[in-house]
Amino acid sequence: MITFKLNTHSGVPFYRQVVDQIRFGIATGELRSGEQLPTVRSLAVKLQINLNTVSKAYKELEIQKILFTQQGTGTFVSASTIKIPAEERAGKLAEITTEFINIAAAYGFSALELINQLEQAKESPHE
Amino acid sequence: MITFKLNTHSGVPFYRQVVDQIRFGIATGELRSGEQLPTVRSLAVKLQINLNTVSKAYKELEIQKILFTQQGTGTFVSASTIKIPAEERAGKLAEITTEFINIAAAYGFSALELINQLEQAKESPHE
DNA sequence: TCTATTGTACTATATCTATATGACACTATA
DNA sequence: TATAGTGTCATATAGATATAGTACAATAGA
Repeated sequence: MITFKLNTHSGVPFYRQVVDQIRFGIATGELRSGEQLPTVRSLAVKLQINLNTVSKAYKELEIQKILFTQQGTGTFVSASTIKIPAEERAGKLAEITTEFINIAAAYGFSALELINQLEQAKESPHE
Repeated sequence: MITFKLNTHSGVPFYRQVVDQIRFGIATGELRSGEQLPTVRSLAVKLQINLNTVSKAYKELEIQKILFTQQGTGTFVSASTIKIPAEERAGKLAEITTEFINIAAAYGFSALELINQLEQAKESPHE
């Protein structure tokens, strides 16, 4: 199971962030075929968003055959494999990194400081 | 002067992309204090968006003291940098870095990938 | 069967984003 | 002074996004 996380300042719609994270999760193997996703209600509570927003994300992925649902039971990862294009993956990485740099720059942090902090976090990953 | 470019598929509002690119440009030194930005009309034409959308981006940055305008003349990069109390600085760095790691993890990016991306952005800060 | 849990559907409302227009104020320059 | 170029402001319109609330349908399990 993946850990969902919303960026509330990026301007990217919540439902789209959920869609992307599920797609990336499947692509990286964190989400496996047949695995059940959080219920729309539980994920909505966890992310502090509306039930309908989660439902919209799940529905979009269901249309794409990436997820399937059994009403009354839950939503699951489909058997079909999905592949994230390398460009899309690189673009997403660049996008969130740029966001990070911008926020950091507003506080006067240099890229070098960010890298050092990341190195540190990498070695002792106890958030 | 930086080269503006909009991603029309990312879901990120146009005005926010403009804001980010200006802030990023200042952070990397591509935009210097006192430098004039494109006029709202010329940038609107170039990006094929509305004049008001550019104006909204500029106004937001002006509120943040990152830009200043002289009506009738143009919009310029301000000299002021945002200052954070020293005692909060280290904590803030850890905070935004953790947030960055968490969001990146939701997309399946490793710390190493983030560091590499940052190194890249540091060396070639153009786009 | 009964109950809880699941996803689904619908209406209503609010906010944000973006566009299209038009008008106005300020500045630099010919 | 006259004009062009600058930013600003206001109105109207449209669509996307998100929430709130309610109700319903299907499923699993006691």
